[in-house]
Amino acid sequence: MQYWLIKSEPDKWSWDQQKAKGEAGEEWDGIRNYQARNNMRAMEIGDKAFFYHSNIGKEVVGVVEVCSDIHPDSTTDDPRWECVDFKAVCDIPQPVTLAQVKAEPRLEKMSLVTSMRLSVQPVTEAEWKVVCEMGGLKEPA
DNA sequence: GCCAACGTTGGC
DNA sequence: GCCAACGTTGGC
Repeated sequence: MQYWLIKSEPDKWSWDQQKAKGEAGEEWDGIRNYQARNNMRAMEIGDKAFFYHSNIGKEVVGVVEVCSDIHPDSTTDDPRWECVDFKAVCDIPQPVTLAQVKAEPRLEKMSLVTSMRLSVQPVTEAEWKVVCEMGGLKEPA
């Protein structure tokens, strides 16, 4: 079981839209970056990920779960691009902002800080717990 | 809206 | 295989 963080501009695909998909989940398409794709290839069904709003909000707003194996990205014919599906698990009661993450010494090595532009990133178990705690989740999701 | 950071593309 | 040009991301 591994942890991840996925980014979305709420203008394009918001947490509310993700939640509206419910158990069916939604294909995480549109990723056109090798490192991000490689991270998705490493995912397994049941892995958890933070849902981060970039640009507007700049905060971790929810938790999602991987609910499909890697498969071709339906928005392109280019066989290089693959993706997985995610379904919403729960809200973060108090969204954790980028500023808070940057201000927290335990998160200084988090990819969100060090690899700002990577849109699908790994999160360590230690980082996962810290963010859950900051977000007001009693039990790490 | 600007611009810095960084990934990708393409000419050589 | 190098590197300049270009496009995109994303914080501010």
